[in-house]
Amino acid sequence: MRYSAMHLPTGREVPSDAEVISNQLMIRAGMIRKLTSGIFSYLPLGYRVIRKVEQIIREEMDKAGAQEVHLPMVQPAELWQESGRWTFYGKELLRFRDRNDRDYCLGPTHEEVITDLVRNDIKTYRQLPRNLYQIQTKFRDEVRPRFGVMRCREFGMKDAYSFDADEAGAEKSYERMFTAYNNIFRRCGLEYRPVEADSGSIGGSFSHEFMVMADSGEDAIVFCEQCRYAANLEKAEIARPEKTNVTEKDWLTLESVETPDVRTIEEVSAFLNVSPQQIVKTLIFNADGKPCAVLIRGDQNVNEVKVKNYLGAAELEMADDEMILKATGAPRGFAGAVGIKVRVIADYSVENMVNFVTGANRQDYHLKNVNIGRDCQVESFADLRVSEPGDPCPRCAGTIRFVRGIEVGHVFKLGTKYSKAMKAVYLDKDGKEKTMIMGCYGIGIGRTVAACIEQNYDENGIIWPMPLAPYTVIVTPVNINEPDVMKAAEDIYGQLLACGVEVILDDRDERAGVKFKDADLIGIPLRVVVGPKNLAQGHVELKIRKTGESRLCETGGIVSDVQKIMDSELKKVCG
RNA sequence: CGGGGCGUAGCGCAGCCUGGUAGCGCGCCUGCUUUGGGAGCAGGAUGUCAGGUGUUCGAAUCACCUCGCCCCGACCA
Repeated sequence: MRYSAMHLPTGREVPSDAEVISNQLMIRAGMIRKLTSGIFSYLPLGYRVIRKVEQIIREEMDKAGAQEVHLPMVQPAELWQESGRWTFYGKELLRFRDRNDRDYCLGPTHEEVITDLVRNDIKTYRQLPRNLYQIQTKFRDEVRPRFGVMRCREFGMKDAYSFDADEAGAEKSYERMFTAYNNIFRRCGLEYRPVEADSGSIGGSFSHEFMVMADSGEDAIVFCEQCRYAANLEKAEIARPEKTNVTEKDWLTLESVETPDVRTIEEVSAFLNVSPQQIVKTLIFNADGKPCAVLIRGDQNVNEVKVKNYLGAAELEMADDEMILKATGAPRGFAGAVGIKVRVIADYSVENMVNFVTGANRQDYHLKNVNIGRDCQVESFADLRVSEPGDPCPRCAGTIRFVRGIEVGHVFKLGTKYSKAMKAVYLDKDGKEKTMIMGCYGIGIGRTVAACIEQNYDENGIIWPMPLAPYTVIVTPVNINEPDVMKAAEDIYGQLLACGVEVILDDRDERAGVKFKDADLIGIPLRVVVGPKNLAQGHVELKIRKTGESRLCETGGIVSDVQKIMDSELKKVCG
């Protein structure tokens, strides 16, 4: 493509509302424009990158045995009522009415539609398994769109749904998608990690998020320095600590102390001159309307997802003042396990604690030298806290560390949540009716592109990994008014085009500096500079965007030089 | 939903407090010079000052309302 004819409006200034680097660069590089909050247009350069990602996804999905479909974006309310999500989904679901006053929504995801499709056409085990996918625009009316295309309302997504006859088949489908996702993100040239994720109330332990490492990422990822263990913060397990040798002989006499208006761990710690590690924090939760006390060491935090899963609760929130008063007999800030009349569970962190401090369930009092077994009882000890850097790895002897990441993909074993609600059934060999087992697998397309930029940029702009680059090469004649220079540039451009290389000829009547700046900004991996001095010696310059390395090449051999570099780059991502 | 901020030329901003004919930089157009890292000089075009109502002789500026956008928090996959 000739630059002079391209719609490629680059900009020097950073738009005032662009916060993250990928958003700034995508706007400056002429890839996207914001239409309104959380809704973007893709310009030619941006859309080319989108299509690169989509193409890689298509190839790997097809290879994994999935088949592409295209489902409607506008969906009738009935389907959502059938799955129960019409009322459950909340305001993220954009609802509207047609001229006949019927309710519809814009699809934020397509479980209902696909389940409806499959239940109508699949009747027998002979038609299973099936894996159908689509690349579609989704709409989620996000509470707060931000970070450009990373968290927006209208966005492109690849979503796949698998249907299997039994658990073993569903697991195989899941494994296939897991492998496909690894192939996809590796081929995109991204530094990523699959991490174990919480599968929530749907059940089953099969859920992985694919995270691209980036400091600007919204999610905290926990990983082991030594083994391959990685999980998101919600899910991150903590190994049960070794039991220490403590006997009842070590127990001191229980003491009640007056602590007027001393409530928080910091206040208690300062007032009684004890470290937070010697205090047991007692949190009262409201689990499906019933109070439950959770004990944890004073310096640590409760992971509510773990508590929720442990209790098997549908809803879990911190108890309100009224429930706390009823459960403990004291206002907020003085709860403790001694004499409490509600269910008590404890994090592993308190298992080895002796002679600790805790609330007295009495306003303005705390207890010292409390010991579990003598002064209070605990239903059980469990892993209920938020992981911290330095924790032991739950899988090996290694140590846990944290990084930040951007979630670009999610594979999820759904089980029968939708197939049951919507009666997606088949007849097995014995003629018995059975419910299909589903999985769903998503990839955020725009988010993948943004994540790639977050990982590949410098002060001059984007640095595309070759597989996602909108163009591979830009040929830059330093001055188009010098006939020899321009002729040589045209010649190289023509040869590259003939070889099927995606190439831009920067034929604009601009100064060299302007062309270099634009080429760097839009991140084209290879630049061939044609200048009068080098040309006179039979040379052109080949510059590598990523390394900044620049070499002189024979004018006649430049095409094969370019192809060599392209081949070796390709080898890196396809092994 | 709670709190805060912003809205003036395509982009980035000043002007507003203290009311009096709309400004700067970049970009854009024309000409000359220049030509390997966002050139120089000269000339030029561009505005519903977000919208509405009010106060005033007079409103970008003051008051009230509406809309849009952004940030922090809560929420969600």
